[in-house]
Amino acid sequence: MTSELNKTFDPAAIEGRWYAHWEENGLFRPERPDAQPFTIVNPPPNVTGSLHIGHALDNTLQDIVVRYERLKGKDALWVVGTDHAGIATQMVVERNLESQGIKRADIGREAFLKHVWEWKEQSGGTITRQMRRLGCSMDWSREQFTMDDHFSKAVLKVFVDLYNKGLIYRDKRLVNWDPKLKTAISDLEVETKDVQSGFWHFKYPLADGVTLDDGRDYIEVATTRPETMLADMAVAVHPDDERYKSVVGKEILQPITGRRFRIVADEHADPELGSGAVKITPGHDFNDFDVGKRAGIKPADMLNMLDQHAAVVQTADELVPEEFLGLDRFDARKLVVERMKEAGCLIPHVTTNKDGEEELHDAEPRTVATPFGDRGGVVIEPWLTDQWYVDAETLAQPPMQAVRDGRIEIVPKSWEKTFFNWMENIQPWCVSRQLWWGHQIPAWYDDNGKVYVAGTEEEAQAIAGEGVALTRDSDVLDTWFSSALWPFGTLGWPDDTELVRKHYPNDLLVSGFDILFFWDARMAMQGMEFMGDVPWKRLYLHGLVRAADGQKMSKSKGNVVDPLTLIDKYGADALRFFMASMESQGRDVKMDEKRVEGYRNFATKLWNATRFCQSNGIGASNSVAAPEAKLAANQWIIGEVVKTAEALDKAMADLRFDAAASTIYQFTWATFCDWYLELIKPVFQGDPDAMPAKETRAVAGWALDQILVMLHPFMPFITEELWHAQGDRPYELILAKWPAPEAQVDQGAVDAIDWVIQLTTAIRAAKNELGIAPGAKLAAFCPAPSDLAKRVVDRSAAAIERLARLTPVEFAEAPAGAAMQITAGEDVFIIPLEGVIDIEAEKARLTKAKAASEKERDSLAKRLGNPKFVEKAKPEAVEKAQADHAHHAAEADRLDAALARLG
RNA sequence: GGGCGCGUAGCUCAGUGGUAGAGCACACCCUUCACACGGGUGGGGUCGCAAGUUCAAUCCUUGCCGCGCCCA
Repeated sequence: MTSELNKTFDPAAIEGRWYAHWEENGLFRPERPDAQPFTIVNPPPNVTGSLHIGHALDNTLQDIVVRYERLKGKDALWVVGTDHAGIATQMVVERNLESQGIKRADIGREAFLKHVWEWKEQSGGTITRQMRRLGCSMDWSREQFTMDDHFSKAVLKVFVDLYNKGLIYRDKRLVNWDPKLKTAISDLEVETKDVQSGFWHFKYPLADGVTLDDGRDYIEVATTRPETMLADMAVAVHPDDERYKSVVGKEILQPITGRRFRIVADEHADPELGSGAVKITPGHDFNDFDVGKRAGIKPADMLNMLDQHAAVVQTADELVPEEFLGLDRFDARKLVVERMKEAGCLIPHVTTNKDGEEELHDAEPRTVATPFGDRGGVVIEPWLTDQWYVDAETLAQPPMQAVRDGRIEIVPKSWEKTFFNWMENIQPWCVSRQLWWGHQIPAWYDDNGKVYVAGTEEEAQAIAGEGVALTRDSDVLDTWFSSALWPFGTLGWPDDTELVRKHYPNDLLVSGFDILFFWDARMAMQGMEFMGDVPWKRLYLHGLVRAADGQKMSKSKGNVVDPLTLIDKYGADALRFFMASMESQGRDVKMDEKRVEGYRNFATKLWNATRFCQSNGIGASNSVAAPEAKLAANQWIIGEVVKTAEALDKAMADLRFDAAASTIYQFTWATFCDWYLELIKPVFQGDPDAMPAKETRAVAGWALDQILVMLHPFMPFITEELWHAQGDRPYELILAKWPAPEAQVDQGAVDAIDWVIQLTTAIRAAKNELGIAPGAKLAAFCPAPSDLAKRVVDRSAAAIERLARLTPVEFAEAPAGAAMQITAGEDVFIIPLEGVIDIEAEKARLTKAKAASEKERDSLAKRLGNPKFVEKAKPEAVEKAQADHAHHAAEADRLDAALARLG
């Protein structure tokens, strides 16, 4: 029994209903204990986040794959959850509290964390609710959170184990310090941007009456960061720089601080740049840190002049003048320049204005590549602190090997180079964060600062010995440190669970290329280290979704497109289909709302095709295999289903989402709706209980079901709705069976229907060009029919009559008189149009067609006349050229004859 | 500076060593009993530029021009 459908398709009316049905009945992960597993873990969105268009793309692609594999009978598991987003979440909660006049520092760590958890309970589910609107079929029953107890257990174990293996260590190095958020961040969280700033040139006086060879008593140094001179510890010159050779090892007397320090030879100094001499501040610059170390300065002895807010503090040698203390770094810069100028040590930048006069400036204008924190948005300060580091270089080796030998396949392959380039040059990963929200580092210190790392305080105490007072490290771990464990931590590791055994390695990871280093690479490192195997067999990287004009979407530009608005307007199915259609490997997706609208129209088309079926008694099929068919149109559509399913499987195997979407789109609209439904319409004019109608109902119902199944991964809502509207079903569409037609393409049927299509198209085109009403019924004469023509006209007369709008075709000479001529295959049809036809128009039409055929014929003749072509080209190419040539030559002759008939 | 990618119809994009396709847009026709969120027909491209390889290049190679991203 079919249930009647409304005349118009309203996505909003069905989406919520079906989603709830699937979720409540556990259909996203049915019990399939014996089935082959298929596993994807979802990139956990930030718990503070809301769904943006990038999530829509990422999750749509994953859902398409998961639904496809589920339909293929696999035990498909799609793991979902959120990450705790240390910095972002702490910022949100802190802001909320501040609006109530509460300061984090005042209430203390424990109370603050209580607030965070409360916030998470109330507001942390926004994005997961929104993912449901997209139709994503994740296993919500096992929703994960990186701060869950079992996940935290995994995080701590990984930390302790890495420490015990020597792969995590504490070190005093320069870190990227965010003075706004007051925490260290990793290299990847720093965005370098060009800023208009200056290049200041200073005189650094030589101490002890030393002079350069040219007699000067100072060395010129230039800097983009004058304030750091309060912590200068050297001046470097290139070892081969003749200008300075005589002063290497001599000392500078710094004008502001009065500090004495050496001139060192170091290849870091570029003789071509500025004066060739550079000031060295090892405690506040990454390059200078290395120069300092090479010059024999230990990190512990490097001078620090900034506090955690990036305000000036006294250095260890107490040489920073009082007036600088407490100044913000940028104010300190101004004052340093001023004092140097007063001391006569600023070398002005000289320009000439338009009147030819010289003008003096403090600094030379310059574009400076400046580091900014990606979260806090302020300039990052290289700062000397003790932090925890992961030996990323060691962990990076096995993943690189896995990619090299194909255990991990990166799709598209072009990303491999980028992956290797980063992995080969990987730096120690700073994983400690000076935050409260996150996994607190399992390290304890005794009064002497000795560290004990263990899973619990008791274990740490046991290592330290009784009676030793221990204090826990107050820092937490980088959020990415925990999300790197996502492919196995979510499955229950470190416990030896059935899920871990069955679903690790995962089959596929889908992520944006922007988190290749942040997340993907780190998952690979931790997965190889702790599981001894790759986290996933394939890594699919997609691009960004851009605004219609190609710009990156951003809140500040105001060009953000909200996926939920698009869903409200066009339906989730249309948005999903858009995402799939646009996802060709290696290219960003440009937003095009017209196209989303087009796919909404596609959904409506399918809806109405189903209504048509229902009105003719075409309902649910009861077999996965194709029904028996004797009629050409039915044999043909079965063959088309076979071809479509094959093409779709191929596209899915290659992760070509665009090709997959296009395949099912073309089949549904062009093949099924435009031709098949039109071809079978005449059948329903006849006896509904006779064989033709019965067979056609069976085949049409089956073919429509195949569409619903094949389209379901892309458009889950409308297909599920129509699946049930078509009749009672033994199972939901989400758990249906992927097409297995158990039928072959029937070449005879293909030839026959192709012939009908050619005939129909030719007649329509001719009528259109001659200005004959499309509905006019015409007589057609075919004096010398081919065997194919005889067979098709015999079997499919009604379809031809209806589609081509011909009164029955007669295999006879046409009566004399004005007529138009068209061809189908090799068959010529004469269509008398006495009194109706404009002879000149028909002549013009035939002349144009003849010219086209002759052009093709001559071009092919020329190629075939080239002995080198016949000799060297592949035999197939020669054969094809010969056949095409014969066809066009014959066509030109036929048209010539037709023109002769018209006189 | 290094790496990657892109430049194909007005727009957004596929594509193949044998002279090009889709969707939208456009033009004309059709209120034919599933659908005007529809049906039919059609116009429109020197496949960025130049050289090379080849019987044959939009597709391969090199150079150039333009655009974008990542890393330093």
